[in-house]
Amino acid sequence: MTSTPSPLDATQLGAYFALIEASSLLKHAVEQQLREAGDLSYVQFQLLATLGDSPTGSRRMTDLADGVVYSRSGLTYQAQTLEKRGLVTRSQSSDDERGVTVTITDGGRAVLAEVFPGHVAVLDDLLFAALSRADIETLADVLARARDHMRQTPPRSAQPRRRKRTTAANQP
Amino acid sequence: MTSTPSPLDATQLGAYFALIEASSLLKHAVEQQLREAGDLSYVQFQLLATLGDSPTGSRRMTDLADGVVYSRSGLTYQAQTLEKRGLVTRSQSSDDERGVTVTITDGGRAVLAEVFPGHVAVLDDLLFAALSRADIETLADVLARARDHMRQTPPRSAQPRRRKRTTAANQP
DNA sequence: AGCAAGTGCTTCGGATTCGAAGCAACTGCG
DNA sequence: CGCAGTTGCTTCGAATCCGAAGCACTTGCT
Repeated sequence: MTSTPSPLDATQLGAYFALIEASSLLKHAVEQQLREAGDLSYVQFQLLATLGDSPTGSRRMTDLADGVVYSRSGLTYQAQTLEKRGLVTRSQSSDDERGVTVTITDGGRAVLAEVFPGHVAVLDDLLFAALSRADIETLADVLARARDHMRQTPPRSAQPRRRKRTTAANQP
Repeated sequence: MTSTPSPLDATQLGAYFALIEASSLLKHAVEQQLREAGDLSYVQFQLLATLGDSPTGSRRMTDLADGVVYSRSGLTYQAQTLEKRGLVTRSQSSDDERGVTVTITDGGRAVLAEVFPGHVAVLDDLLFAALSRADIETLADVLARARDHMRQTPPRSAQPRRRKRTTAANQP
């Protein structure tokens, strides 16, 4: 199992740590703002934002979960919570009897709008303030590439059940 | 409070989303590896790694918490857990009677060593595979800058108690 | 058509998380 | 010196999170 993976050099380590650290710091700061401005957790905000972004204002549960990188059961919990608050509705998908479609309500959009300016302000102050235009462009480009690559790996929802094919890391 | 914060442009939004998404995906992948390889959660790994990185192998609780961007109470919990497993020890700081110094044990170092190769492998496969040398260097540079800027804001441990001074953004 | 495997979501139980409150030691200022 | 305010950590209670197991519908294969 210990197949001598090339040890990371200093730059790689730096990139990795900086990525984790920066995202953690940002997430926490944003989380506080969201809590105060609209009593939303970060995930809840992500869910509403994802839905709001959709042309129809709705998505299937699994797609939502994969989109925000969340467990299915966790999403069920959050969907219930948001539904109780009247920010989303849940309904059976028309084509698939099992599927549940989550839709953002006007109330949900209102909260989103309520919270958004402050959200942007935090981003400006914390993330973008220290970066040049070019930095931001590069960041967007590089991270998008990394993300796309990671998305190729089967998402959250596919792993657990069955492991019919080869299991893990491997190349003959 | 709605001070018309400049709306983000597409690039900024892209950078932000990519950052959050990429870090989430990476974190989850790493988490699975850590769980399998050494039954460690991500935070636990971060804590051990931080301690292992220290010349003395030890740190004070608050510094640890701020280092990994964690709540104090959460750290207390994790420190207990790690102590039970014999991966760290806790002792009173010599200079400050209240302070607690956490130190990594040989067992802790062993687990770290056990887990590290696989950890690196995941990083290679998921994060670095899609990026060029130059990409990685840029990423390290830009994110380090962002992180350092965010670190200027008082850390986790300073916020909660008292708000004796002005509340938010400000410089006299 | 009919059954076995697969997929979508929820429920369940337990682990982890956080902020607020509490306790103890430290500090500074009268 | 002595006490009010701070600071370091833990305890407490409640919220959130996840994976495993369960249930219901769908699909593929014969």
